[in-house]
Amino acid sequence: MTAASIRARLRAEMTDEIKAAARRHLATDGANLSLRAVARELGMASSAVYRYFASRDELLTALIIDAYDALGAAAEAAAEQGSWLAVCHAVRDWALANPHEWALIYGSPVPGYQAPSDTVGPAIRVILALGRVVQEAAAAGRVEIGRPVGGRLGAELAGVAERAAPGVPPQLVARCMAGWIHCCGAVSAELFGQLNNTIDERREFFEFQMRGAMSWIGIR
Amino acid sequence: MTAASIRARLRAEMTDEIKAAARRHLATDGANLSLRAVARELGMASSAVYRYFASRDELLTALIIDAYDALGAAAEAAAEQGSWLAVCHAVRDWALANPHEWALIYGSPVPGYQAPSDTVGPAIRVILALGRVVQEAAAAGRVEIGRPVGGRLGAELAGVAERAAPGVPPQLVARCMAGWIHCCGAVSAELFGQLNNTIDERREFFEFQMRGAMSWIGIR
DNA sequence: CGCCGTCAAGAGCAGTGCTCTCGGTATGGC
DNA sequence: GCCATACCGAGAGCACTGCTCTTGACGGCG
Repeated sequence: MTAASIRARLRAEMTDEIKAAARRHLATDGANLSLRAVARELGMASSAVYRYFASRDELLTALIIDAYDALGAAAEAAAEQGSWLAVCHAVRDWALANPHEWALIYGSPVPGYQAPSDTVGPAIRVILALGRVVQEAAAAGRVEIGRPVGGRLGAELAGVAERAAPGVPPQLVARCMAGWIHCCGAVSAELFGQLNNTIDERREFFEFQMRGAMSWIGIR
Repeated sequence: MTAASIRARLRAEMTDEIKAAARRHLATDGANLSLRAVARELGMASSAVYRYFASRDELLTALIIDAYDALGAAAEAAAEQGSWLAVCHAVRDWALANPHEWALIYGSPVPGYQAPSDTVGPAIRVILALGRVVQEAAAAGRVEIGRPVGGRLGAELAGVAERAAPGVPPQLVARCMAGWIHCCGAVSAELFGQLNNTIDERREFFEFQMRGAMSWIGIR
């Protein structure tokens, strides 16, 4: 172990500690994260944090990437079961356990913040996991393929299908994306208070919706 | 016209002017609205704004209520056509025209902000409009009623149906709510950048999704 | 006319993101 | 082993924020 690597390790540890403190603050204060408060909690000057993150936005970006990765990992683990519904529930469970991080990645984007390209990789893990589940189901003959989509949208979907899941009919890709969007919407609706004073049986209602999405997609 | 009413009118005009300026700032700077910047634009001291809104949150609440009302009005106007799809498109069109206000009401809630009860009235106008459309369609025999929902969710849905749309089967109410949630999710996904680099034919894809929701709900 | 409610303005407080500078420490090349 | 160098932490400082308090002025009403 060379000296340089010691330094690098210390730096990585400090970076992780800052992120952990930031996550804690995120859980209590919400999205308007105060860099100074994080520094205070760690007992260091606010300016020292800038040695590790060039700006508050960069810290947020790191948290966003971590959140995407954590959600993606949870979804991929659930996808092992080969069940669309299991993935949806895994997503919802993760969101309920980490509501502020869900808001960070699927809520309104912070103004002026432009997602760097580093985020797209972790961001698509969930939809890819869902896609694999459906692909397997389709290979096993458990999916009913719907009518093709025409027009320019159809052509565009064909391109998307070719890039993301070669061999899968574009209309199935489209329905998967729609199902995933419905899943996101259902989780956000529950988390952001749209169901307050209306639905208490949150989990059942979520499953009801996702079963509906499945039936429309054509998963048997 | 008594003096008191002159005062009241001036006050109302000033309030409207502040809200208009705030909306302008919202459109450019996003959700982190600066009360001082609004005051600067109006050429008055920041403290003067507090004569009209007790706090920044109160100003935001006023904007939220206005946004709900504007969206609700757009939805209700579209509902006159009796078409579920038209209402969805009206919602999306409004959101595209007022993206920051959409984010304000359907994005991540600002931390520490508790929606006052004044907001629930305007908030439910859209879903009520959708409900009326489906109710009319059902009365005309254009809706296929699905299987009933059992369990505690079924009982809860029965209560919701009784309060919001007496006579409508609970499972239809549930599917309407799910469709509305899917609509919100689709609009948010488009607005918040989830479709970037994937789908360019936004309108077609949105309609594809909403037609899917309709078919699952059972609207013919 | 005088009173009082309403309004706007300014100063001020605590907090924020971020920059710059300054000292101290440890790293890596000689 | 020595020293330049890179790195790191702390502090001061700037411009900004939300919000409060005080002060002064205007104008309708008794």
